Amino acid sequence: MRVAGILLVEDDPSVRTALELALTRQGHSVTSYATGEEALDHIRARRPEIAILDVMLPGIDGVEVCRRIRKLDQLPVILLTARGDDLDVVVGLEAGADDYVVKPVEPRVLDARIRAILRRAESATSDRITFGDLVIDRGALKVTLASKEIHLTPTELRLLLELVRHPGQVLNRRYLLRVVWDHTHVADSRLVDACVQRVRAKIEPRPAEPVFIHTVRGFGYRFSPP
Amino acid sequence: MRVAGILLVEDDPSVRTALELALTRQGHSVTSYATGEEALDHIRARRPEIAILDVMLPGIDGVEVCRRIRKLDQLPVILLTARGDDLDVVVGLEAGADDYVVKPVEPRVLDARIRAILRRAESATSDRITFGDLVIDRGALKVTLASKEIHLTPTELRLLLELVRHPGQVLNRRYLLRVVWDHTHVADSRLVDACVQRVRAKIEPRPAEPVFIHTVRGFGYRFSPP
DNA sequence: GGACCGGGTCACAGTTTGATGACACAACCC
DNA sequence: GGGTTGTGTCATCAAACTGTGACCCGGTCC
Repeated sequence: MRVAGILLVEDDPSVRTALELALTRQGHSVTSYATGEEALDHIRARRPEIAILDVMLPGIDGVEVCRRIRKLDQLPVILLTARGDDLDVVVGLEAGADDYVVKPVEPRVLDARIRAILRRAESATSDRITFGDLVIDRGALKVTLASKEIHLTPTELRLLLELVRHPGQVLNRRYLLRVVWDHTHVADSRLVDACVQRVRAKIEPRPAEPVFIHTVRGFGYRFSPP
Repeated sequence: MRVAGILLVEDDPSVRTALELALTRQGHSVTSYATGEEALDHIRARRPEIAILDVMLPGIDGVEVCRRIRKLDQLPVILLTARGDDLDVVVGLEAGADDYVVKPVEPRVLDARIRAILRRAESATSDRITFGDLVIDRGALKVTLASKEIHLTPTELRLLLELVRHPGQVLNRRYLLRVVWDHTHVADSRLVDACVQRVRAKIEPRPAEPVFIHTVRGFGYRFSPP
């Protein structure tokens, strides 16, 4: 079961302990603070996976804490409020929050929302990813195209997985050489190119006009779904 | 302004048209269907950026549509329901939905939630800066002007990135030669000018009156948003 | 006005880059 | 051993890129 490090900020002690207890029961590990200042002070050290912030806080309010977290980090944030006023929801989400939950909240619901957000945040690391016809199973190390299994050699597979790990990002040859091969190789070689060619020959319907692995001249290669 | 291609599935015609109108007013482009089957049939062709699904649908219900979408794709999903029962929320979110909204929903709220989800979905994979119509994605090394992709050559791109790294600052030719080119070049040449020229030709609507890259006579060039 | 200066514009040839296919060699499996 | 597979290297080719220099133009300074 997925267990998250949760940063909880809530000034009302009874609500705080109740939530902490409920979330802990769901299997999460919770660190809680009564004020935004404390939370911000410790956020770097604790490296939580998600923050749950009460909006009404003494001192800096939750929305402002959210804004400051956003400046620091990609950390997912759920805002918690007693008010259900629409305007607040808009302001909160515009501040960069990922969700907005109105108190009192059923623990199972909060837990489901936490998981939904974390699932999205980590979908980049889940076992199986689908890009149109192409399915890459990182657990089973299998690649299928239009339900037909494709055989990739170990090096080809490592290369493809590395590209897929950063969808949409351009990865340069030096980086790929370092990560996919051992760094013992000369920086200047057509090795990466040759391997990309081989992968393309296997997964691209028309290797001459690649749909998945794109060449970015002068920089490297980019995997992006069609 | 961020504009999304939204796939809307809602069987009640009056709710559907109302939502479609409201979302269109917010600047989104909406395609709507009355049933999940239709939506699933067209999802590949339309390539929406986000799906909004009513839970109560004739035939396949919204939660099931959501599950099937998840199998296909990384597409973000918002479930829409008239029921506020906690159990439904949990089931929906477990099916892989990114958010769960209870009808009737204030259009601004729905819009804010859409934007929050899209922001997360895209911030996970890219690192982009926007200057009006001009979007520069430093991770994907892609430049778009009014949503149309612009092809820049390696040197042009390096030059633009360098200018953009210091918005509002004047960078002189010697500096640009050193950073963008290797320092092996003679300081006196039309090299930088020519390259700026080429970039302008591609990204400036009217290259003769540049909006992005300004010439500062006697000093160099300055990138500043319009 | 005329010289001068800094920058804009353009075409092109030489260079760079990546695609491609062949090949050699090592590892592995019968 | 003999075949098979995987992988690094190389030569070759076409396409893309880019530095250069000639020329132009508008301001500026005597």
